[in-house]
Amino acid sequence: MPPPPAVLTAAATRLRRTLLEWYDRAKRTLPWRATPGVAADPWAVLVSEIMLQQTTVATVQARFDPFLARFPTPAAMAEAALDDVLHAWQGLGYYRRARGLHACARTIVHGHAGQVPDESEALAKLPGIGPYTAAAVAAIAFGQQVVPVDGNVARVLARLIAHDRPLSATKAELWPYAAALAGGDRPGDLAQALMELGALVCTPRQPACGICPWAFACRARAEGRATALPVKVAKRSRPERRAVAMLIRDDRGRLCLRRRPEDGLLGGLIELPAVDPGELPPGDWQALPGTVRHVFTHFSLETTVVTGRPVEALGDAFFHPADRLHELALPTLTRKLLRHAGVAA
DNA sequence: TAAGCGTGGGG
DNA sequence: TCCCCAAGCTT
Repeated sequence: MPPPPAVLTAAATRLRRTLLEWYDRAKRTLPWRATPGVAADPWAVLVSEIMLQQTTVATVQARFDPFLARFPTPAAMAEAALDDVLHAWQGLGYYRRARGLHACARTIVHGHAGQVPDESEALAKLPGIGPYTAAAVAAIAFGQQVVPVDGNVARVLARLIAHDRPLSATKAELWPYAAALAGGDRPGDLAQALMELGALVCTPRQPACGICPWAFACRARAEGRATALPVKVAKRSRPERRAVAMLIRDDRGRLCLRRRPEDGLLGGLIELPAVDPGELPPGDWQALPGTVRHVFTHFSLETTVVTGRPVEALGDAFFHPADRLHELALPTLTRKLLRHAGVAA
């Protein structure tokens, strides 16, 4: 059994101080971080936190400023069509986040007078905002005394207390330990410092314990188990799937496309019509050489592209000018397929 | 509870 | 090339 949070409570002041000293020295400059001395923009913080869900800092760094410029306030996003938000979200993945953010903006405008709620409980009621994001926004944007637990923080805490069960099933148990660290006059920096520590020092594979500000208190370090913790759980296998995508042009050279269902994989995005192998509708088809591989979270897909035309028009498809693909929200897989077929996208 | 949900970068 | 994984949420 791990020690009770009381152990952390006793050391909380020193842990906070050493962590914040390290953070002030080592932190990265990131576009969503508020300038010291300037109040954070809650909407910007909210957008950054949604964008960062399961997405690397490097990816978000390149996308954050243009996205926020397009939707600078909740009102700006609330007035926009969902398609515009999906379009701006292209390539970021987990597209349900874009839907949730759009719904968030409308709820904020219509139910909160355009102001992002300042408490964790209210934030957590918004679509797409769970325990982590609610706590992160409350702390970073509003200075509330809450400590969000993301993957980084969970790993840091797991090592700190030598928590030796898989985080996938026990992450919730770490929240009281995080809460035991709360306090001081920089709650937002404390939250970001914990995550930064996990990202830069207390890393998954080769933790840099030699430069860690918490090495003095780390139980895993003391026990020589820093690299072995947290306990990893066996990964699910990733099945292999195949598909055939159809590149169809009409007499005016427009491309045949279709919109995916609102729910599920790549929900609401635009793609080339595709079928399972052997399910091509009657028509005059020519297979392009080679295949396109794309890896999703829970399966890998190998796609063959055929060009030609079906005998009967595809029911759920539409035609769109090939030189105006930039208007559409296309997932990365579709861009790969178009490029493979020599279509600029 | 566990599965579904994208993508790109690093070791 | 392959595997890991990244500031999670929803159902």
